[in-house]
Amino acid sequence: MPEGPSILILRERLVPFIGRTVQDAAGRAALDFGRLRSRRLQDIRSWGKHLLLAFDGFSLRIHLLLFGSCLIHDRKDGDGEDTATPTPTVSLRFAGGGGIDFKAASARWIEGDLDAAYDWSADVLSPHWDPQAAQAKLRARPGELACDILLDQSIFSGVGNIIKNEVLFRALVHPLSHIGALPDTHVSQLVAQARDYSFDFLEWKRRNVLKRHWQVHERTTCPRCRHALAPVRRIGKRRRRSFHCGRCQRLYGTPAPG
DNA sequence: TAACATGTTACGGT
DNA sequence: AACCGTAACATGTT
Repeated sequence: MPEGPSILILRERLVPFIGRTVQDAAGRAALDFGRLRSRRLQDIRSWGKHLLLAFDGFSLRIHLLLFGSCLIHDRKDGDGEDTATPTPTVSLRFAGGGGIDFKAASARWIEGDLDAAYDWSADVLSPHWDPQAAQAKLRARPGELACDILLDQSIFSGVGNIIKNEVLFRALVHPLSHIGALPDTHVSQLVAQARDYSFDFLEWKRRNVLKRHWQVHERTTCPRCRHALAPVRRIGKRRRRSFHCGRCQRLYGTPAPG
């Protein structure tokens, strides 16, 4: 589930619940669930990997982290006799039937207006995405590595490890490149591809054909030069798996010692 | 089937 | 104080 496009798809599946009233809420999250009772779900939005259920004056922020999932019960489903399964992080039941269970998620309140809490221009899938602002943020952090900065949610909200690997390949930038050593053309390539690939991801995920379109992620051969990809390693300060071609993806700047 | 992964946060140590 | 590394969390897939 977890990268930005998957959250956008999840949001769409949940749209039918907008306007309905929460009858009961429970779960293992340390939240005052009573706050949700009898409240009307006013809107559902997303910001990158954050799913935002908006109520009057506050919102419930759901983050599926690495393993999270969402189970939707429609009106005709029984009230869920899932006795064997563990308690969801958040379980919502709506008046008139149906509900939503979030499992293995992070849940917290966002107080007040979501527009005050979130910078929508940082969301790569948002109509408010601002590539100029993203480029300026990159230029302000010349010491960062390309593989780390693409995962920075304050710059590329919604980008996860799969998107990171594919974007670096499309831009022909080695993951260990230093941002400060990248030519302008490549900085703008990274920014442009972060959005473009995210929309491709979205479309392929919708059609259930995402994996077959991966160029480097979980692959062993470079589709461009036909040589073997670099051995899979965890690199950068985030220690995430990197799939890249050592020949096609150019290294800018001196690699860190070690 | 055991191992691993599309992620973030909290914490202790320096 | 700011930064670093590691642990902790928990489910679905192969």
